[in-house]
Amino acid sequence: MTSAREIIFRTFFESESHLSVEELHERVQKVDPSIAYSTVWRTLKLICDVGLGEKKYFGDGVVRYDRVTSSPHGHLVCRECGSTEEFFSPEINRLLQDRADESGHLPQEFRVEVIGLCLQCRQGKSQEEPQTNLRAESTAVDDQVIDIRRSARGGLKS
Amino acid sequence: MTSAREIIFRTFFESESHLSVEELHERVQKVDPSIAYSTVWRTLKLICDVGLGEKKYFGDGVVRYDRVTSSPHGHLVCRECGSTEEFFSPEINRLLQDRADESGHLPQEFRVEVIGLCLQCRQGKSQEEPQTNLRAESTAVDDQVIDIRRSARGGLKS
DNA sequence: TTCCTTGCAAAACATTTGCATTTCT
DNA sequence: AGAAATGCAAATGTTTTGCAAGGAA
Repeated sequence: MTSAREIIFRTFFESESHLSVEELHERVQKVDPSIAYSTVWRTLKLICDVGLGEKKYFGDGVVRYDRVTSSPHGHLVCRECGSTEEFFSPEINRLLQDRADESGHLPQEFRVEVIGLCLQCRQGKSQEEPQTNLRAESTAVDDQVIDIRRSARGGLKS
Repeated sequence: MTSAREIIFRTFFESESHLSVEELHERVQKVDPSIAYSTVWRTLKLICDVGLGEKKYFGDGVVRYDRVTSSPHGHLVCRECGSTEEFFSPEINRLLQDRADESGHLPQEFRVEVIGLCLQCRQGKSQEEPQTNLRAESTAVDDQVIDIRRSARGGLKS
């Protein structure tokens, strides 16, 4: 265990989650500017290898790292400002586990992400959003939907 | 509409989903070897722009493209062999929509992925799998778990 | 001393883009 | 002809790795 590692570990675990290598590197450098990007990257890899962290791909072309928390959770990600909010849903986890069981699949990791616009960004740009696609795609589902508000509103992808 | 586009469109929509640009390019080249990778890439982008396809990130560093189906779905992805199985769950969609509503988030896309080992690959390499991590991490959740088999088994990440 | 960790620089890779040329309409 | 699409090659932007130097045990 070297000082570089200690600083990286500490910074990683004391930060909110979803940091990219670059973001973590920036923070680490505020403590010790001599620590290289590659060291941060390798330490992050180490953290994941031992199971204390895991990679996340929110789809913006950058790999992010989450600390592994005591319980699985999903994310609400904002396309506009990049903010993320975590949420915990035992129901979803159970449903996913059930579905995996059904296929004999052994789940090692769940990824549950809702990508869209956060409240703040919604208000900024109200109508012009490409919500049209979503509505159009959900048409086929409408028939089997009972609670329109919940299942059809916004239409769901993926 | 050019012949290249027609071939790419046709190949894309006639294939199973989750193809990477490279995979689609390979298939397209079997029909017309003169079609370039960049054309495939640009056409895929076009398909997504008009709402007939969407990007998927399974976390292996490659962007994949799904055709947009009539209803949102999730994936069971195998780390080992890369196979993917789609599944449809209105319950999960509803739960996600509800959760987004709660935060005033406007969902534009859902990503629900279960990464792990498929039945075939499980059987191949039975005990040595890093299932330990998962179990360990789920400890904190155990208290609130009623149905051990469902919620705790395997432990859930993310 | 011996092994592991760092920094630096460069290699790998996948994704995008610029531009001259070709193909549609 | 004029606009749009294509191929090729190169630019981007990240993630990874090789290797010599530095630090821990």
